[in-house]
Amino acid sequence: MVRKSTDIRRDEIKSAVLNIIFREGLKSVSTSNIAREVGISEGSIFRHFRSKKEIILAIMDDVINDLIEPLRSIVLEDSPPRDRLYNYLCKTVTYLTDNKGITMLLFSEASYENDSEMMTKLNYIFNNQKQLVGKIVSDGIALGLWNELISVGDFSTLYMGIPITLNIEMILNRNAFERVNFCKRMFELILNTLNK
Amino acid sequence: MVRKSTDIRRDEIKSAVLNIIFREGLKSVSTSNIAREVGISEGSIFRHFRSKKEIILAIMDDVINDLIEPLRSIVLEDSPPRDRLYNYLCKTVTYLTDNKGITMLLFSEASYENDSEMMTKLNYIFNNQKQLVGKIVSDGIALGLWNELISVGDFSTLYMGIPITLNIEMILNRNAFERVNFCKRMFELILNTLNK
DNA sequence: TACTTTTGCAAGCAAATACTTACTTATGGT
DNA sequence: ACCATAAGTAAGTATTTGCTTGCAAAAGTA
Repeated sequence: MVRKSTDIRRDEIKSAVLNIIFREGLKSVSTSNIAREVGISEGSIFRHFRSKKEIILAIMDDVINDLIEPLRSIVLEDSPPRDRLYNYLCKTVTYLTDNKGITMLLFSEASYENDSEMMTKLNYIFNNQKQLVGKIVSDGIALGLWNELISVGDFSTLYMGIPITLNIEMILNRNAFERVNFCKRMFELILNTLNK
Repeated sequence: MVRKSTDIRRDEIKSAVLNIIFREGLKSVSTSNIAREVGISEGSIFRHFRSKKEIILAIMDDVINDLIEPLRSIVLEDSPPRDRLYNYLCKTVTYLTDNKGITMLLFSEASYENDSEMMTKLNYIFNNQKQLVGKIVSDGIALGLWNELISVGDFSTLYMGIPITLNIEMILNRNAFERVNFCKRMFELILNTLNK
C-alpha cells in the first residue's frame, strides 16, 4: 500500500480526469474510472476531494492560474500593442494545444451540467479572455495605431472565435489536429480588421 | 389514452429533448425525463426510436436539412459574393438563435459521447459550413473583387469563429443573449479582411 | 517509544440509467 | 363488423452512478 500526500494525489486525480476526457470523452469520467486511472480505490478519491464536482472546479481554477493570469501579464507589458496582441494569441493557442483535455472539459461542461458554480467560473474564463484582448485594442487605438472606427467589443467577439474554433477542430479531429503557424496566420488575418 | 402516429411522436420526442437541454442541460436528457416532457411512458419512446442515441442522430439530421441545405442554396445563388456572404452569415445566426437547444446539443455531444457515428455527423455539419463559405470567397477572388493574397482556408476558419462564439455566448448567458444587428456588425468586420 | 493524523481499502448504499418484457387497447382498412 | 397493426402501458431488467461506512495501517510527531 503506497501512500502519497494529498497534494500529489490531487494532481494525479486532476490529470487522470483530463486523460480520460481526451481518450474516451466526458461520459467516461466517473469516479470509478478516475480511481482506476490513478491506481487507487474509488473511496480514496473522496479523501482528497469532497465531491466529483470539486475536481472539475479545481481544474477550472488551474486554467485561471495557468492561462488567464499569464494573459493578464502580457496585456500589462510595456510593448507595442501589435506585439502584445501577437503574444496574447500565441500564448492562448499554445496552452490549448498543450492541454487538450481541458479544452474539451471547458467546452462540454457548460451545456452538460448547467451548474451555477461551474457557469460562474466558465464565464470568468471566457469574459476575461475577451476583455483583456479588448484592452490591447483600446491601447492601440489610443496610440493612433489602429482604426478608431472599429468597435472594440465587436473585434473582441471576432477574436474569441479563434481559440474557440481551434477547440472545436481539436475535438472533432482528436489527435489529428496539427497546423503549423496557426497563430501567426490568424494574427495576420485579424490585423487587417484593425489597420486604418 | 390518446394515440398519435409515429411521425408526430418522433417530432414531439425530438423537441422534448431540445427543450430539456435548453432548460436543464444535457445531463437531464434521460429517457425518463423525455417521456415525462412528452407526456407518455418511458417504454413508448422505444416504439418510435430504437435507442436514445438514435434520437440525437435524428436531431442532427434535422440540422443538415434545415441549416446546411439552405446554406448550400445561398452559395449557389447568382448574386454578388458580397450579398451571398451576408445572407449566408445572417441565415446561420438566425438559425442558431431560433434553435438554442440545438446549439447546445451540437456543442457538447462531441466531447461528451465520443461516439463515432455522432462525430461523423458533427464533422459533416462543421466542415460543410466551412467549405461552403470558402466557395463564396473563392468566387469573390476569381471575380477580382477581393484580395487574392487571402488564404481561403484561413478566412473560413476565422469565419467559423462567428457562429461558434455566438453558440458559446448563448450557452453562458442562456436566456439573456440578445444582440441587435449581430450578423450585420460581424459581416462588416470580416469584410475588412477580404477587401484589397 | 507511543500516539495522532492521514491515507488507504473493501463493501455497501440508494438512486438513476437505458432498455425489455408481457400484455392491453385504439385506429384504419377491408 | 372484423381484425391486423400500431401505439400504449406498468413493471421489470442489469448495470452504473456518486458517495459513505468501518476498519486497517502507514507516516508524521512527541
